[in-house]
Amino acid sequence: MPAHPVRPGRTPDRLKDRPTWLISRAFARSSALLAAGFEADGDGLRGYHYRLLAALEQWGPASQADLGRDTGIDRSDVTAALTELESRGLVERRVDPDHRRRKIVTITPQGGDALVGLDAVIDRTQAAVLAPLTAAQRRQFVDLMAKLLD
Amino acid sequence: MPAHPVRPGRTPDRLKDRPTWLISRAFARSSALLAAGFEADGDGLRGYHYRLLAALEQWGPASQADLGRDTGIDRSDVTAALTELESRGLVERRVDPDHRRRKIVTITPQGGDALVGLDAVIDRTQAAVLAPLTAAQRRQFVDLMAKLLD
DNA sequence: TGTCCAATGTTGGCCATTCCAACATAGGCG
DNA sequence: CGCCTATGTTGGAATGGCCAACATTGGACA
Repeated sequence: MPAHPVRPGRTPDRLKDRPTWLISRAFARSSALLAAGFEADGDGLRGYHYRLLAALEQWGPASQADLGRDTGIDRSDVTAALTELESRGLVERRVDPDHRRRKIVTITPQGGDALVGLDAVIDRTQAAVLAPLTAAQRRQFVDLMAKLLD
Repeated sequence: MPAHPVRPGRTPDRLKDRPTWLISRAFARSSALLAAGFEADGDGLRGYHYRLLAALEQWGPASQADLGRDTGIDRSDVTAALTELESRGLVERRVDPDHRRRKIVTITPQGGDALVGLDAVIDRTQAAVLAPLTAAQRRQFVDLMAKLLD
């Protein structure tokens, strides 16, 4: 899904150097590239699924509430995304025997494979997004963005 | 955003340094701050309205299609936003006598006033977005983002 | 011990941003 | 003249983010 075309050199002065504008354009491009990648090779999965699988792979089984806190996804959206992941056999949910109101989510081997597959999609997208920058500029960019989000 | 509770230091490694992730977080924060600013002082107007008014103020009357290209807004969304602006008396639309399928949009004096008012909202938002950065880093940031969008 | 409070998962909804499909109409260009 | 493109419009979709309400469960603590 290509970002909506902007006529080169015709961005209003009021917008063109403003961080909020630059960020929104960067996001438009980045998410368009990401969507194209997921569409081509994502097997119907989206950002929420990737986030959840990444958290599970890194830290192991977790409750849904903890997953939400770790990934910045609302509890209700966690539920929906996990249902989709579960129906694909990428995660398993079972009630915590010690706290029966809680469900422990585990990533399956297939879930691990899917995650690796998505990594490739994601990595290709990073390369496309950063294409205009040199290696040094890329490092600077990541560094500044991290600071911005402190 | 996640203005939603995110456990600090618990972002999965697969996400935390990826440009697409950083960009989406930055966009979330930026647009949340922008929305808050518009809510407080924007008189019901939003980003699209500001972009359109800015383009009109700078280059004078234009067709809706040209406005879309200049501001990165889809034609259909231009139509909707202009309808709102028109109902507030901030722009005028009339059929181009030379090309009757086209509508020429003109900003009104009230539209100019509204634009100046929104400038203040926007400026405050830039400051909030860039708050974590030093002056030198802010220049670097704008510079890198501009390169990224080449 | 019993009562109240907080956390959990779920359902169902809302909003904003962006983009797309389809359409009628109007002009340009051959 | 006929074709093709541009234009404005309507309506819808995907994605991400958020919130309220609910039943259930367990912990805290009086």
